[in-house]
Amino acid sequence: MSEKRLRQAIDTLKESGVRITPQRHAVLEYLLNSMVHPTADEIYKALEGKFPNMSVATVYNNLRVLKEIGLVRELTYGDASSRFDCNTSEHYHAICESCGKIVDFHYPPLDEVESLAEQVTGFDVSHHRMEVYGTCEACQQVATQKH
Amino acid sequence: MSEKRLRQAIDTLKESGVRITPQRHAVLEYLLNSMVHPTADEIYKALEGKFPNMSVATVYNNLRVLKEIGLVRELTYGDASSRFDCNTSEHYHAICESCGKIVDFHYPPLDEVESLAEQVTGFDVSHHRMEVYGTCEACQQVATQKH
DNA sequence: ATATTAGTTATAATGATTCTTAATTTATAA
DNA sequence: TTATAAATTAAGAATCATTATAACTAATAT
Ligand SMILES: [Mn+2]
Ligand SMILES: [Mn+2]
Ligand SMILES: [Zn+2]
Ligand SMILES: [Zn+2]
Repeated sequence: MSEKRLRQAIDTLKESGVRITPQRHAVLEYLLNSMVHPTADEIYKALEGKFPNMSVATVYNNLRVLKEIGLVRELTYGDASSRFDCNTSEHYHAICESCGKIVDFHYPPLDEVESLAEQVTGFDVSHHRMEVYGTCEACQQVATQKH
Repeated sequence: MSEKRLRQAIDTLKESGVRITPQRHAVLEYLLNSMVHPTADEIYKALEGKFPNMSVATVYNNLRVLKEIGLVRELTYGDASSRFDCNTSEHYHAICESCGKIVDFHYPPLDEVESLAEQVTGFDVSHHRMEVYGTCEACQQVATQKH
Protein backbone atom coordinates (compact mmCIF):
# COMPACT_ATOMS: atom_id res chain seq x y z
CA MET A 1 0.00 0.00 0.00
CA SER A 2 2.71 2.47 0.92
CA GLU A 3 4.69 0.90 -1.93
CA LYS A 4 2.32 2.59 -4.32
CA ARG A 5 2.77 5.98 -2.69
CA LEU A 6 6.54 5.53 -2.81
CA ARG A 7 6.45 4.71 -6.52
CA GLN A 8 4.22 7.71 -7.22
CA ALA A 9 6.54 9.96 -5.23
CA ILE A 10 9.55 8.70 -7.14
CA ASP A 11 7.75 9.36 -10.41
CA THR A 12 7.16 12.92 -9.27
CA LEU A 13 10.86 13.25 -8.47
CA LYS A 14 11.82 11.98 -11.92
CA GLU A 15 9.41 14.36 -13.62
CA SER A 16 10.95 17.22 -11.69
CA GLY A 17 14.38 16.28 -12.98
CA VAL A 18 15.67 15.57 -9.48
CA ARG A 19 18.14 12.74 -9.03
CA ILE A 20 17.06 9.88 -6.85
CA THR A 21 20.08 9.29 -4.67
CA PRO A 22 20.14 6.55 -2.03
CA GLN A 23 20.00 9.13 0.73
CA ARG A 24 17.12 10.99 -0.89
CA HIS A 25 15.26 7.74 -1.43
CA ALA A 26 15.78 6.77 2.20
CA VAL A 27 14.53 10.09 3.57
CA LEU A 28 11.46 9.90 1.36
CA GLU A 29 10.74 6.27 2.23
CA TYR A 30 11.17 6.92 5.93
CA LEU A 31 8.76 9.84 5.81
CA LEU A 32 6.20 7.88 3.83
CA ASN A 33 6.21 5.09 6.41
CA SER A 34 6.19 7.42 9.38
CA MET A 35 2.98 8.48 10.98
CA VAL A 36 4.52 10.74 13.59
CA HIS A 37 5.66 13.82 11.66
CA PRO A 38 9.34 13.42 12.52
CA THR A 39 11.94 16.15 12.91
CA ALA A 40 15.00 16.37 10.66
CA ASP A 41 17.12 15.03 13.49
CA GLU A 42 14.81 12.08 14.09
CA ILE A 43 15.08 11.19 10.41
CA TYR A 44 18.84 11.58 10.60
CA LYS A 45 19.10 9.29 13.63
CA ALA A 46 16.72 6.73 12.15
CA LEU A 47 18.84 6.43 9.01
CA GLU A 48 22.31 6.52 10.50
CA GLY A 49 22.33 2.73 10.73
CA LYS A 50 21.92 2.41 6.97
CA PHE A 51 23.97 5.51 6.16
CA PRO A 52 26.68 5.91 8.78
CA ASN A 53 28.36 8.65 6.75
CA MET A 54 25.30 10.69 5.96
CA SER A 55 25.48 14.30 7.06
CA VAL A 56 22.61 16.01 8.82
CA ALA A 57 22.91 18.72 6.17
CA THR A 58 21.97 16.10 3.59
CA VAL A 59 18.75 15.42 5.45
CA TYR A 60 17.95 19.12 5.48
CA ASN A 61 18.90 19.50 1.82
CA ASN A 62 16.69 16.64 0.77
CA LEU A 63 13.78 17.79 2.89
CA ARG A 64 14.03 21.16 1.18
CA VAL A 65 14.07 19.55 -2.27
CA LEU A 66 11.12 17.32 -1.42
CA LYS A 67 9.28 20.34 -0.08
CA GLU A 68 9.92 22.38 -3.20
CA ILE A 69 8.48 19.62 -5.35
CA GLY A 70 5.45 19.46 -3.10
CA LEU A 71 6.02 15.96 -1.75
CA VAL A 72 6.62 17.12 1.80
CA ARG A 73 5.06 19.71 4.06
CA GLU A 74 7.02 21.46 6.78
CA LEU A 75 5.20 22.04 10.06
CA THR A 76 6.79 24.89 11.95
CA TYR A 77 6.30 25.73 15.57
CA GLY A 78 7.80 28.39 17.72
CA ASP A 79 10.37 26.95 20.01
CA ALA A 80 11.36 23.50 18.86
CA SER A 81 12.43 22.11 15.51
CA SER A 82 10.32 21.76 12.39
CA ARG A 83 8.39 18.58 11.70
CA PHE A 84 7.88 17.06 8.30
CA ASP A 85 4.77 15.53 6.83
CA CYS A 86 4.60 13.34 3.74
CA ASN A 87 0.81 13.34 3.76
CA THR A 88 0.10 15.92 1.09
CA SER A 89 -3.64 15.41 1.17
CA GLU A 90 -5.45 18.37 2.70
CA HIS A 91 -5.73 17.82 6.39
CA TYR A 92 -5.33 19.56 9.71
CA HIS A 93 -3.45 18.72 12.88
CA ALA A 94 -4.25 18.30 16.54
CA ILE A 95 -1.28 18.85 18.84
CA CYS A 96 -0.99 17.52 22.39
CA GLU A 97 0.45 20.18 24.66
CA SER A 98 1.41 17.53 27.18
CA CYS A 99 3.41 15.02 25.12
CA GLY A 100 3.87 16.86 21.81
CA LYS A 101 2.08 14.25 19.72
CA ILE A 102 0.73 15.48 16.38
CA VAL A 103 -2.38 13.78 15.00
CA ASP A 104 -3.97 14.22 11.59
CA PHE A 105 -7.60 15.09 11.28
CA HIS A 106 -9.83 15.93 8.39
CA TYR A 107 -12.28 18.76 8.12
CA PRO A 108 -13.79 20.52 5.14
CA PRO A 109 -11.34 23.25 4.07
CA LEU A 110 -12.12 26.66 5.58
CA ASP A 111 -12.86 28.36 2.27
CA GLU A 112 -15.30 30.84 3.76
CA VAL A 113 -12.63 32.06 6.17
CA GLU A 114 -10.26 32.66 3.28
CA SER A 115 -12.80 34.61 1.25
CA LEU A 116 -13.91 36.70 4.20
CA ALA A 117 -10.30 37.44 5.06
CA GLU A 118 -9.81 38.67 1.49
CA GLN A 119 -12.76 41.02 1.85
CA VAL A 120 -11.77 42.57 5.16
CA THR A 121 -8.01 42.73 4.65
CA GLY A 122 -7.71 43.28 0.92
CA PHE A 123 -5.22 40.41 0.78
CA ASP A 124 -5.04 38.01 -2.11
CA VAL A 125 -5.17 34.87 0.03
CA SER A 126 -3.35 31.78 -1.22
CA HIS A 127 -3.74 29.38 1.69
CA HIS A 128 -4.27 29.12 5.39
CA ARG A 129 -3.03 27.30 8.42
CA MET A 130 -5.15 25.89 11.21
CA GLU A 131 -4.47 23.52 14.06
CA VAL A 132 -6.07 22.69 17.38
CA TYR A 133 -4.19 22.33 20.67
CA GLY A 134 -5.14 20.32 23.72
CA THR A 135 -4.56 17.02 25.51
CA CYS A 136 -4.49 13.68 23.72
CA GLU A 137 -6.40 10.66 25.03
CA ALA A 138 -3.33 8.97 26.51
CA CYS A 139 -2.33 12.09 28.43
CA GLN A 140 -5.90 12.58 29.65
CA GLN A 141 -5.82 9.08 31.17
CA VAL A 142 -2.49 9.68 32.84
CA ALA A 143 -3.95 12.85 34.35
CA THR A 144 -6.99 11.07 35.79
CA GLN A 145 -4.91 8.19 37.17
CA LYS A 146 -3.11 10.62 39.40
CA HIS A 147 -6.11 10.69 41.79
CA MET B 1 -7.42 56.10 23.99
CA SER B 2 -4.37 53.87 24.29
CA GLU B 3 -3.80 55.62 27.63
CA LYS B 4 -6.75 53.69 28.98
CA ARG B 5 -5.41 50.37 27.74
CA LEU B 6 -2.05 51.15 29.30
CA ARG B 7 -3.65 51.95 32.67
CA GLN B 8 -5.68 48.76 32.56
CA ALA B 9 -2.60 46.72 31.67
CA ILE B 10 -0.67 48.26 34.55
CA ASP B 11 -3.52 47.41 36.90
CA THR B 12 -3.32 43.82 35.72
CA LEU B 13 0.41 43.83 36.40
CA LYS B 14 -0.13 45.18 39.91
CA GLU B 15 -2.79 42.57 40.63
CA SER B 16 -0.36 39.88 39.56
CA GLY B 17 2.20 41.12 42.04
CA VAL B 18 4.67 41.98 39.31
CA ARG B 19 6.84 45.03 39.74
CA ILE B 20 6.47 47.79 37.21
CA THR B 21 10.03 48.65 36.37
CA PRO B 22 10.87 51.38 33.86
CA GLN B 23 12.02 48.79 31.33
CA ARG B 24 8.90 46.68 31.77
CA HIS B 25 6.70 49.75 31.46
CA ALA B 26 8.49 50.79 28.28
CA VAL B 27 8.15 47.37 26.64
CA LEU B 28 4.47 47.27 27.48
CA GLU B 29 3.85 50.82 26.28
CA TYR B 30 5.72 50.23 23.05
CA LEU B 31 3.71 47.10 22.32
CA LEU B 32 0.42 48.82 23.10
CA ASN B 33 1.19 51.61 20.65
CA SER B 34 2.53 49.30 17.99
CA MET B 35 0.28 47.95 15.30
CA VAL B 36 2.90 45.88 13.54
CA HIS B 37 3.46 42.88 15.85
CA PRO B 38 7.15 43.62 16.46
CA THR B 39 9.92 41.15 17.19
CA ALA B 40 11.88 41.19 20.45
CA ASP B 41 14.80 42.72 18.63
CA GLU B 42 12.66 45.46 17.11
CA ILE B 43 11.41 46.36 20.57
CA TYR B 44 14.97 46.30 21.86
CA LYS B 45 16.18 48.62 19.10
CA ALA B 46 13.20 50.94 19.48
CA LEU B 47 13.92 51.42 23.18
CA GLU B 48 17.70 51.65 23.15
CA GLY B 49 17.49 55.41 22.83
CA LYS B 50 15.61 55.66 26.11
CA PHE B 51 17.45 52.78 27.77
CA PRO B 52 20.99 52.62 26.42
CA ASN B 53 21.98 50.04 29.02
CA MET B 54 19.02 47.72 28.63
CA SER B 55 19.93 44.16 27.80
CA VAL B 56 18.11 42.21 25.11
CA ALA B 57 17.57 39.55 27.77
CA THR B 58 15.47 42.06 29.67
CA VAL B 59 13.20 42.43 26.66
CA TYR B 60 12.79 38.66 26.46
CA ASN B 61 12.27 38.36 30.21
CA ASN B 62 9.59 41.03 30.22
CA LEU B 63 7.85 39.63 27.19
CA ARG B 64 7.71 36.26 28.97
CA VAL B 65 6.27 37.87 32.10
CA LEU B 66 3.70 39.83 30.11
CA LYS B 67 2.80 36.66 28.26
CA GLU B 68 2.34 34.66 31.45
CA ILE B 69 -0.04 37.30 32.79
CA GLY B 70 -1.97 37.21 29.56
CA LEU B 71 -1.21 40.73 28.41
CA VAL B 72 0.80 39.64 25.40
CA ARG B 73 0.47 36.93 22.79
CA GLU B 74 3.48 35.39 21.10
CA LEU B 75 3.13 34.66 17.41
CA THR B 76 5.59 31.98 16.36
CA TYR B 77 6.69 31.11 12.91
CA GLY B 78 9.13 28.60 11.65
CA ASP B 79 12.24 30.27 10.42
CA ALA B 80 12.25 33.82 11.68
CA SER B 81 11.87 35.27 15.15
CA SER B 82 8.70 35.42 17.22
CA ARG B 83 6.41 38.40 17.01
CA PHE B 84 4.48 39.85 19.91
CA ASP B 85 0.93 41.08 20.02
CA CYS B 86 -0.63 43.22 22.71
CA ASN B 87 -4.09 42.88 21.25
CA THR B 88 -5.57 40.24 23.52
CA SER B 89 -9.01 40.39 21.98
CA GLU B 90 -9.81 37.28 19.97
CA HIS B 91 -8.69 37.84 16.44
CA TYR B 92 -6.88 36.16 13.58
CA HIS B 93 -4.00 37.22 11.35
CA ALA B 94 -3.36 37.62 7.65
CA ILE B 95 0.30 37.38 6.70
CA CYS B 96 1.81 38.78 3.50
CA GLU B 97 4.24 36.30 2.01
CA SER B 98 5.86 39.06 0.00
CA CYS B 99 6.68 41.70 2.63
CA GLY B 100 5.99 39.87 5.89
CA LYS B 101 3.31 42.27 7.08
CA ILE B 102 0.90 40.87 9.66
CA VAL B 103 -2.63 42.27 9.69
CA ASP B 104 -5.38 41.64 12.24
CA PHE B 105 -8.76 40.43 11.15
CA HIS B 106 -11.85 39.35 12.99
CA TYR B 107 -13.95 36.29 12.35
CA PRO B 108 -16.33 34.36 14.55
CA PRO B 109 -14.24 31.85 16.52
CA LEU B 110 -14.09 28.41 14.91
CA ASP B 111 -15.85 26.59 17.72
CA GLU B 112 -17.32 23.93 15.45
CA VAL B 113 -13.85 23.00 14.26
CA GLU B 114 -12.72 22.54 17.84
CA SER B 115 -15.65 20.34 18.79
CA LEU B 116 -15.36 18.22 15.66
CA ALA B 117 -11.65 17.81 16.28
CA GLU B 118 -12.44 16.57 19.77
CA GLN B 119 -14.81 13.97 18.35
CA VAL B 120 -12.50 12.58 15.69
CA THR B 121 -9.23 12.75 17.62
CA GLY B 122 -10.34 12.16 21.21
CA PHE B 123 -8.36 15.22 22.22
CA ASP B 124 -9.49 17.59 24.93
CA VAL B 125 -9.09 20.75 22.86
CA SER B 126 -8.18 23.95 24.64
CA HIS B 127 -7.62 26.35 21.77
CA HIS B 128 -6.72 26.64 18.14
CA ARG B 129 -4.57 28.62 15.79
CA MET B 130 -5.57 29.89 12.38
CA GLU B 131 -4.07 32.36 9.96
CA VAL B 132 -4.32 33.10 6.27
CA TYR B 133 -1.37 33.69 3.96
CA GLY B 134 -1.25 35.67 0.75
CA THR B 135 -0.31 39.03 -0.75
CA CYS B 136 -1.22 42.33 0.85
CA GLU B 137 -2.74 45.18 -1.14
CA ALA B 138 0.51 47.15 -1.35
CA CYS B 139 2.43 44.18 -2.68
CA GLN B 140 -0.34 43.41 -5.19
CA GLN B 141 0.01 46.92 -6.62
CA VAL B 142 3.77 46.63 -6.87
CA ALA B 143 3.28 43.38 -8.77
CA THR B 144 0.86 44.92 -11.30
CA GLN B 145 3.04 48.02 -11.84
CA LYS B 146 5.79 45.79 -13.16
CA HIS B 147 3.96 45.50 -16.52
C1' DA C 1 18.88 48.67 59.40
C1' DT C 2 19.13 44.18 57.62
C1' DA C 3 17.62 40.36 55.11
C1' DT C 4 15.07 38.66 51.34
C1' DT C 5 13.26 38.80 46.88
C1' DA C 6 12.74 40.43 42.19
C1' DG C 7 14.74 42.50 38.29
C1' DT C 8 18.55 43.91 35.28
C1' DT C 9 22.91 43.55 32.83
C1' DA C 10 26.56 41.41 30.41
C1' DT C 11 28.12 37.57 28.59
C1' DA C 12 28.30 32.71 27.65
C1' DA C 13 25.86 28.76 26.09
C1' DT C 14 22.51 26.38 23.36
C1' DG C 15 20.61 24.32 19.43
C1' DA C 16 18.33 24.16 15.02
C1' DT C 17 19.39 25.38 10.62
C1' DT C 18 22.24 27.16 6.88
C1' DC C 19 26.56 28.01 4.59
C1' DT C 20 31.04 26.80 2.61
C1' DT C 21 34.18 24.07 0.45
C1' DA C 22 36.07 20.09 -1.44
C1' DA C 23 35.24 15.53 -2.86
C1' DT C 24 32.27 12.41 -5.19
C1' DT C 25 28.72 10.88 -8.01
C1' DT C 26 25.72 11.21 -11.96
C1' DA C 27 24.20 12.91 -16.42
C1' DT C 28 25.32 14.58 -20.93
C1' DA C 29 28.07 15.35 -25.00
C1' DA C 30 31.83 14.48 -28.00
C1' DT D 1 34.29 5.32 -24.14
C1' DT D 2 35.97 9.46 -22.39
C1' DA D 3 35.63 14.17 -21.19
C1' DT D 4 33.00 17.79 -19.27
C1' DA D 5 29.50 19.81 -16.70
C1' DA D 6 26.13 19.65 -13.15
C1' DA D 7 24.22 17.84 -9.02
C1' DT D 8 24.84 15.88 -4.64
C1' DT D 9 27.17 14.77 -0.53
C1' DA D 10 30.00 15.18 3.76
C1' DA D 11 32.29 17.67 7.25
C1' DG D 12 32.56 21.28 9.76
C1' DA D 13 32.10 26.23 10.47
C1' DA D 14 28.90 29.96 10.88
C1' DT D 15 24.57 32.08 12.00
C1' DC D 16 21.13 33.71 14.84
C1' DA D 17 17.23 33.73 18.01
C1' DT D 18 16.70 32.53 22.46
C1' DT D 19 17.98 30.97 27.13
C1' DA D 20 21.02 30.34 31.07
C1' DT D 21 24.34 32.08 34.39
C1' DA D 22 26.34 35.10 37.61
C1' DA D 23 27.12 39.50 39.52
C1' DC D 24 24.95 43.60 40.64
C1' DT D 25 21.01 46.80 41.86
C1' DA D 26 16.55 48.07 43.48
C1' DA D 27 12.50 47.16 46.02
C1' DT D 28 10.15 45.07 49.86
C1' DA D 29 9.54 42.93 54.34
C1' DT D 30 10.97 42.00 59.09
MN1 LIG E 1 -0.18 15.32 8.95
MN1 LIG F 1 -2.81 40.87 16.17
ZN1 LIG G 1 -0.36 13.61 24.82
ZN1 LIG H 1 2.98 42.78 1.44
